[in-house]
Amino acid sequence: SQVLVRFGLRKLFEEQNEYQICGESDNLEDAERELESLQPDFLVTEIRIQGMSAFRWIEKICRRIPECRILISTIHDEPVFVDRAIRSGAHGFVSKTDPGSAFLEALKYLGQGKSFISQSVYHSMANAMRLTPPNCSANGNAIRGLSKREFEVFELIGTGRGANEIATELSISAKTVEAHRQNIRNKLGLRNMSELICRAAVWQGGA
Amino acid sequence: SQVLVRFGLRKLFEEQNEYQICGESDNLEDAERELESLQPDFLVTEIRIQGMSAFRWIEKICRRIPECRILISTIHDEPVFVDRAIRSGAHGFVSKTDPGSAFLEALKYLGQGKSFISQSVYHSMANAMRLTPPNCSANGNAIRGLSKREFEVFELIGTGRGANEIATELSISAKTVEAHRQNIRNKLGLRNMSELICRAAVWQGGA
DNA sequence: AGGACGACAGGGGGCTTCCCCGTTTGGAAG
DNA sequence: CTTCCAAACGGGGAAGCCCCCTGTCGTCCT
Repeated sequence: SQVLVRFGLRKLFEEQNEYQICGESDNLEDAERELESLQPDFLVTEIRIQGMSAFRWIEKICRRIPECRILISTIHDEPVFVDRAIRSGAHGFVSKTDPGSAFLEALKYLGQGKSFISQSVYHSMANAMRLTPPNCSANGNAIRGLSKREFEVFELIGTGRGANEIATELSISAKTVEAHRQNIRNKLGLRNMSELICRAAVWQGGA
Repeated sequence: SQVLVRFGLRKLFEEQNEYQICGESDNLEDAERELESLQPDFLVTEIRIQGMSAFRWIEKICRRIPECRILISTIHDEPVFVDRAIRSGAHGFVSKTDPGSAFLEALKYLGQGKSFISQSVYHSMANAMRLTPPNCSANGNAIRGLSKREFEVFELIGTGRGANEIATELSISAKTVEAHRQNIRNKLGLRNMSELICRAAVWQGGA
């Protein structure tokens, strides 16, 4: 999917006469095959991929082709994403809302062995980290701030699972799950389960 | 958002030397202002816009600038979308998963006063219409099949509203909303509210 | 030690879910 | 015109879930 985005990136990079686009694909299998055979210097990829956790995929690629610099492009500016992606081995992070120049700049930095996080991603990270007054319910987007466990619960909520199902999955009491959910709701400033489920579902991009 | 998509489209159209891009914007207000002042022959727009129902927006634009041919681009291949958009006054429909050529072809048709629906959108419509056996719960994506009222409820569910809120909004009994929700769940083959909310939230792309 | 916080879990009131049931309306088929 | 069906509407009731409260235990920090 997102053929146009790829088209845009291709045009963008071709204009530079500095990078060669050696491969392009719209699914995991092809991508991995091409990565293996072409051994590129850079990989530019969407963070939300069909089929498996993008983070685990990044880790895999990092292990297999360590010299490949990975630039993540995403619609999700959520800082947790950045954290996780970087920890998984990604080298740069650019939002899809960024102009093309951000991509070029990112590649420049990555080429020099540096990391790069785009201005707008920085910005939204800063926003999220700017200490929101405790009990501030008007808090916009701060999925960062969720504890590890809370985040796990949050992810499961986004898959359409109910409290009991989540409890089973995590081998804890349903009551605990409820407690986690409430903590999450408080942290995100959500008023009820419906809103929480929506947020969780949208956040993980509709898998 | 989706700056890259716009970049891609711009490049695409510029390459043709046949169309002039007279304006471009990433929000409703600017878009309307530009439309009023520039009176373009074509409008290419995403179907999911911040702030209001895209369908109502299309209707508005059609009334204001009737000679403007409207091409919708979307990630949602759901046939309901196509139906509604066309009925709202859109002239063409292209999926974001289509190659750029589909956009060019679409504009060609629209320029001749014809309508255009891309191959892939046709395809997914056909898939959805291929009569799924009644009571087939393993049914994939058939938001088509929802009645008008059910669809309204479905949309409201996707905004995080609870049954009572929806009831108030539509000025009907909460019981009726519940009934509608259950009918929706049956038609979409969803097991519980959590899944329904997820589906609804994801479907409308996270507004 | 004290404080803060995350992970865990129970209790209980009240609202929601979910499956039953029925009425009314409007359109399509006979 | 009658028959039929589906959509829209709504009620009842048992089971379950939501939501707020409270509490314990362990860890990390100072």
